This record gives sequence, structure tokens and C-alpha cells, in this order.
Amino acid sequence: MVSGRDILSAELHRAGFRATLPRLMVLAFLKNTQYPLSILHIAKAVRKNVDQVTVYRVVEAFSKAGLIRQSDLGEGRVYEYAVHEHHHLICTQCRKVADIGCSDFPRIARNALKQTRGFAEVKSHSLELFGLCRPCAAKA
Amino acid sequence: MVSGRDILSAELHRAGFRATLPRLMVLAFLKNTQYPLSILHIAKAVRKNVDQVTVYRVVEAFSKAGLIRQSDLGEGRVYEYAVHEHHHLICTQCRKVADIGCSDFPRIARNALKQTRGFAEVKSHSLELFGLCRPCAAKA
DNA sequence: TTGTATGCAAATTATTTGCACTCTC
DNA sequence: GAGAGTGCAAATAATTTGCATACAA
Repeated sequence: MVSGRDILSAELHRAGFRATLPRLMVLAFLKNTQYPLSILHIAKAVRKNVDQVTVYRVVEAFSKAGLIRQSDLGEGRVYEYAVHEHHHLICTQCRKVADIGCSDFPRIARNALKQTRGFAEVKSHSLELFGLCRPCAAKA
Repeated sequence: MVSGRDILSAELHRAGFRATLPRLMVLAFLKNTQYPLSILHIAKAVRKNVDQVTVYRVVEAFSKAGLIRQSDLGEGRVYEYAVHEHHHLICTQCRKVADIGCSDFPRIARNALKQTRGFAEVKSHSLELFGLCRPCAAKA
């Protein structure tokens, strides 16, 4: 029988990491959350077992490996599992966030590689749209 | 005769701001730079006339007004003039950045508004693609 | 066993806040 | 003149670094 933890371990090994407890916990948490998370948020979730400094180091390593991606929705750096393919529409006034889907990415990635000779491969992406939510638009 | 400064003043007024020296300088610098900039970078460029704390406040206000947008390419928060319509392809290994163009956005924005009933308007966007540059891909 | 990875403490850097003063409108 | 905007000093929060120990392979 294959446990969830074995699956995570395999994913870490594939990405070139040793399967340590901090890395397993951080990866599991990010995979289970369909939302971008701050370092502090992640650290709180795993603090019984993992030091916050380690979270910084793990997240940095995951990000370089392309396992997760970072962005900034307006409240500081946040991270999410790179395979979650959804995007965000953010109110520039009140910072409210809505998830949106978008199916144009295979084409966009192909076009991007055509435009620049220096890159070999597109692994993931991050898209944020900025605008006004209805309440803030009404106030303006 | 209309000077560049008058144009900037008008743009600030349109966005609901008083045309003060710090705001004129920060806006001019961001408009002249086809690249996302950190607070520190902006502050250095205007430091003869503007305090770094003021740069924080100006940038925060511009961002809320939709004049500029913020993102995180992996080295901390950066800001760029919202009307610069280009995007980035970033190497997750060495952080090299290439600019790319993309013409799909009117459609993407329309689709996004269709998907969520809570938003009234899309003003700008930020798109980052993550992948590997050729040298890093070769090493892997 | 053998390095890689972690935790803890401490240093550094980034960001926010309070308040008196200044300048735009 | 009135109120928004700024600079400076100081507080707080975020991130990085060094090093001794622990653990995966």
C-alpha cells in the first residue's frame, strides 16, 4: 500500500530533495491549500514540528526547483503549489481576491519561447489581474 | 508649450493626487523604466529630493490607485508603471529575466469578469512565466 | 559514514508609525 | 487657510546568516 507520505517523498526525490520532515510538511500543506500563502502562514501551520527559519529555507529551495511559485498580491510575498492552475483578480482598493480560470496558457507559453532565444522551457506561470470590485467601484 | 512635468501633473490629478515633487519624481522614474523596480532602487534614484519613507507611501498610494502594479519576481517586491504592457519569463534557477509580449489580454480580462460576479472592472495585469534558461537547463 | 538539512541565537534589512512641519490647491 | 503630504526619528516586522547538532541516504 502506498501512503500519501510516500507519494510526497517520491515527488521530493524527483525534484532532487531528501525527504525530510520539514519538507514533507511544507509540501503537503501547500498542496492541500488552493490559495497563495505567506511564510508566516505556512510557519504557523507547521510550527509544532518545523522552525520558521527552516520554512524560509525550504520555500526558497522549492521555489528554485519550480515546485512552488511565488508572487505578490499586494500583502507581501506569497507562495503556492505550482501545479494549481488558477489565477487571481485583485481589487487594487481593498485587496479582495477572486479566483479565475484561464485556458490560454499552452499557447502563451509557446509564444513566449518563440520570442526569446535564451530560454529552454516554461514550467509554470503566475497571472494576476488588477481591477476594482463592485463595492469599491461604486464608491469611486 | 506643454512640458513633460505638466503631463505628469495631469496624470496625477486624474488619479486623484496632488502634484507634489515626490510623486512627480517617482512617477517619472517608473514611467521611464521599462522594468520592475524595488523600493530601494526607486529611493536611490530620487534620494536627493525624496525620503525613502515617502517612497513607501507614494508607491503604496499609486498601487492602490492602479497607476502602478507590484509583483515579486523572486527577489522581493517590485513595482512598475501599469501601462507598460510587457511580461516576464523568469529562470527559477538563476533568476534571469526575459521580457515577452502577449496580445491575449483583452480576451482574458473579458473572460475573467464573466467568471466572477463580484468585480466591476479590470484595469491592469501582471503575468510571469517561470521556467529554465538554456544554460541552467543544460546544467540540470 | 558522510554530507545535507535543521534548529537556535543573533544580525541585518525591510516596512510601518507618530508627530511636527510644509506645501498644494 | 485648510488639509493633504512630507521628513525625520524610532518602533516593529521580515529575512538572512553562523554554527553546532541531527538525520536521510
